[in-house]
Amino acid sequence: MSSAAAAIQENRARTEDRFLDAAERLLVEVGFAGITTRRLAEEAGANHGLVHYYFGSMEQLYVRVLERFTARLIARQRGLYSSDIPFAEKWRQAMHYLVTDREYQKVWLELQALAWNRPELRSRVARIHGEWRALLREAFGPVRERLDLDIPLDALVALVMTFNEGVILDRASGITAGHRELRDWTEEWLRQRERRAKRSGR
Amino acid sequence: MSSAAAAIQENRARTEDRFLDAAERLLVEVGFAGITTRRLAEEAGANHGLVHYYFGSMEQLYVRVLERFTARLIARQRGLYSSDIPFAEKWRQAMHYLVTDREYQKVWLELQALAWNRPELRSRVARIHGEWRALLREAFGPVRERLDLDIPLDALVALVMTFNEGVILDRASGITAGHRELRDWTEEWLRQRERRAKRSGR
DNA sequence: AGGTGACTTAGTCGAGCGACTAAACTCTAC
DNA sequence: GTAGAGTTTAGTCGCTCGACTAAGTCACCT
Repeated sequence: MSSAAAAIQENRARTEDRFLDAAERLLVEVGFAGITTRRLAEEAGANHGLVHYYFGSMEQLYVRVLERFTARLIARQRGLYSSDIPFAEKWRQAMHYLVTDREYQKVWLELQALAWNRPELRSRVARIHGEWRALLREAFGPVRERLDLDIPLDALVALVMTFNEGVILDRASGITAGHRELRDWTEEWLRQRERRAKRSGR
Repeated sequence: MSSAAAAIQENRARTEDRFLDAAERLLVEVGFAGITTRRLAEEAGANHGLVHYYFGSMEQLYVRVLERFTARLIARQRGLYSSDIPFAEKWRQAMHYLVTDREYQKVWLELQALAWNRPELRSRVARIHGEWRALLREAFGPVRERLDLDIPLDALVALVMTFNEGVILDRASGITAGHRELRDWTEEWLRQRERRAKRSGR
């Protein structure tokens, strides 16, 4: 591809990202139901005709927003759980995100709400969820062995995923009761299990 | 109040319920963002002018739908956890609802999504959530003592609530992986703890 | 029989929506 | 300097929306 053509594609990608970034900000601010072509264009600092020019339709724009966001979500999860640090440190970092990352969580929830009533987007969410689960199975398999946890791996991963999602759902409604206690307890529990595993030579 | 006036109020309540029932069905079928005055009236088998006549505005109708639904939710939770049966049976029933009650859960999630961007509705959701938590503290306090669980009550209740919500959120996207394993494990774990508590005379 | 209030219908209205486009602008290549 | 492709603007269009209402119906009370 010529450098001119590459520059064209780069410029196009940059403009598309401006719209996608704007869409994420609006997801946080007003939710998916409050986004219109005009409001989006205003937030992106461009003309509303460009939404059709670059994305074809609002539905297509939603598809792109979901794809881009979920790719980042999986990359972040992968960066978190596949790193070379001790598992307890990974857990502490995951728990920190869980009780602090409000805007990120709002985007994710609004996208899921958007997807509930759109089969194509639901499939994407389900697929991403499957990738996340595979990541956690890889991360928790060895931990379950080492700490001698008496719970099937599928149940353990489902528990970790679902309580994480429950905390995110709570926070979207301004609910934080019990979250810190839960986080502190998981960290302390993990610490004790690690200590016990060390003593028994695992 | 005269019997004529009572009949009027009863008729009014009946008509309001027709609209509120219709709204819940549409929450399941198309989600909150897909509900309009005309679609709602059609689903209720009435004229769309009645939405304004009975509720004043769509926003007021949403308030009523949320109030009615959350009152039923708390009543059902109360009926479940405050009954006189053994705790393990309560738990089994709660878990059964969790993996079967699809439409009920869809209504609840759509209402929460509706509430995320409306302060008045968010407050109602947060309040309902507080009532649910208080119910679970009452139910789990004695269980925690009896089974000698090494977890603070607030953390335990938060864990139970958040994983329940996480399962509901998953199911809205068609995700059920790990749910049965998790349910089975919780029931088996509870059975073993109950047995152990019995042996040590608690 | 008539008055009154509750209820319902069949609209109307202004606003905003998504989709789309003609025209203009910009940049690059020749 | 011009042609062409990409980009952007400033709209337009038909449609649907929520809010609202005039007019009609019904039931009850006097």
